[in-house]
Amino acid sequence: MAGEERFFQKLNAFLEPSPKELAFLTQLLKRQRQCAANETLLVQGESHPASFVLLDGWAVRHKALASGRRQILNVILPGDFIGLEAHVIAQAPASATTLTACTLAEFRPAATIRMLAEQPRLAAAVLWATAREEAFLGERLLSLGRRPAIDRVGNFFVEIYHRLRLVGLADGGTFVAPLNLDHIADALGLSMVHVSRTFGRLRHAKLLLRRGQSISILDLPALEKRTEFDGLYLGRRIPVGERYLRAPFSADDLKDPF
Amino acid sequence: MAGEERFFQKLNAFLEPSPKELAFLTQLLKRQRQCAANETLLVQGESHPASFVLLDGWAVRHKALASGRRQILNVILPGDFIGLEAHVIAQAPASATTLTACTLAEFRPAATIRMLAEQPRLAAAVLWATAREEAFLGERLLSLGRRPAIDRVGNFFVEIYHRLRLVGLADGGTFVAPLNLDHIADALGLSMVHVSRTFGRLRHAKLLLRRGQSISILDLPALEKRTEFDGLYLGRRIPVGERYLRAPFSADDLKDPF
DNA sequence: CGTTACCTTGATATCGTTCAAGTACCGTGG
DNA sequence: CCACGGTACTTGAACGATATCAAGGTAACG
Repeated sequence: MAGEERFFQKLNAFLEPSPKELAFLTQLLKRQRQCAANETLLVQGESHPASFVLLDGWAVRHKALASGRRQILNVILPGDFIGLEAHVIAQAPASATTLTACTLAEFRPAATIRMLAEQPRLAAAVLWATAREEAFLGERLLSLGRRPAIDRVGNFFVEIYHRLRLVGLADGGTFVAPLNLDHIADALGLSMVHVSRTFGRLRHAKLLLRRGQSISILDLPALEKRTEFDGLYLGRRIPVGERYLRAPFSADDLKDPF
Repeated sequence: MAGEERFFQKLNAFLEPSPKELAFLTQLLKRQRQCAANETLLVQGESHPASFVLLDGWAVRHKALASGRRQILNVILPGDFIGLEAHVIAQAPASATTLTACTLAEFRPAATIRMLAEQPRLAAAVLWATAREEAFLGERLLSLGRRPAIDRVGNFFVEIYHRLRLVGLADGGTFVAPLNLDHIADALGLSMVHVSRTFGRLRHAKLLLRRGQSISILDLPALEKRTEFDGLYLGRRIPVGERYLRAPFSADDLKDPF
């Protein structure tokens, strides 16, 4: 139950569902399933039979090379979709694996098709979620290409902090991140050893502290400034209580939209 | 005209438009505009008033840091959307700039809203295009994080080659890429100097040859294998003449989709 | 024919990797 | 209660891939 709230909480930053939409989404979340840590949900290149909403727990999407080297593309947090592209792409472009025990809602690609056909505002919401994810990837790409290790690590955890806060899982700068150094290294294109040293430097600079799985952002403004964190894509600019999309689509928009 | 063909050629890998859909898309492409090389279409963080279809020419999406360092997120080729997320996101997550003189079709965000409301199969096509782009970003992320310079460059041009081929702009392994070393460096997270040396090594290995803006892939199979290129997301697995989506949505899919 | 954009090459510097050894902690079985 | 082994992390030393700095080359263009 708590997991579903997370999903709606995130969605709510974009749109307030109508009763009909709510009913549809409730159906979408009906088939729930628990799974353990380190379970494989999707394998890169293999068929892509289902999509998920992550309701509780952490997961990652990742790609591997034949050499065994691995890149984590993004972290999946409660409220996020996993493999939403199933209905338009036959093979999964990346693998997905749980990091912790998770609660997942599973639905067939046909559900997405039906949503497109019958729930245009939810289709817009899906596009929003997708655009958000693409913005994460773009920001990460900037990190890997052009930021030094210390900024990569800093920016990464600032992003996660804000994402967790949006779904009520972090506040006051401290949160639990079930990532070990290997995960962080694979997410940031670094070696585990160097990530370890980098945490040392962040601690020394009184910016960020990691103790086990507990991350404390010691100086959020300084860290955001240093790493040029731009939370634009997080919807932070939308005033509380307002949403980007209003119900229903306005007649003006539809008259001569081109 | 030729430019529009490119758009339909790409779309056709996913779906064959019905007459009604064709009419809608024709409307979408109606407001065309020429623009010069090095023109700015979108600025990261600023408002996002329009979306485009690139009909002719090359462009890039990129993000910059205060230090002046820059990351090119992806290359935009004829047939691709630019800033399709305008209707769901207020600020552009990245800048977009033309590399050559371009022909663009421009449309307002409301057109996307209308498409979602009235053309569900086109909405699916948009999701497909978006998923494809996300797959590009994921592959690039893998490159920047875990591939050595020579594989980054190789994989990059193999991807571009296949994308150009899909819209009829490359064949036989040779094509024109209006990218200078700085662009390539910024796309791959390398320095210009190192990219230059890397082309030397690729030439020496008889894999790839760059002469001015002309790129010749000398040994495509070898390069694909070496760089572990997986064209899954390019739709190559879809048999010619077949498409992923059939018209219309099947009744079976809609009956009990969850 | 000088200027500019683009590229190449060499020398040196640096950030991050790899290898290797060691520590801390935790759960398990004796 | 302790020995044991495993996982996760840390630290040092050497190495390597790529960056930076600097100089020079070529071709296009006014």
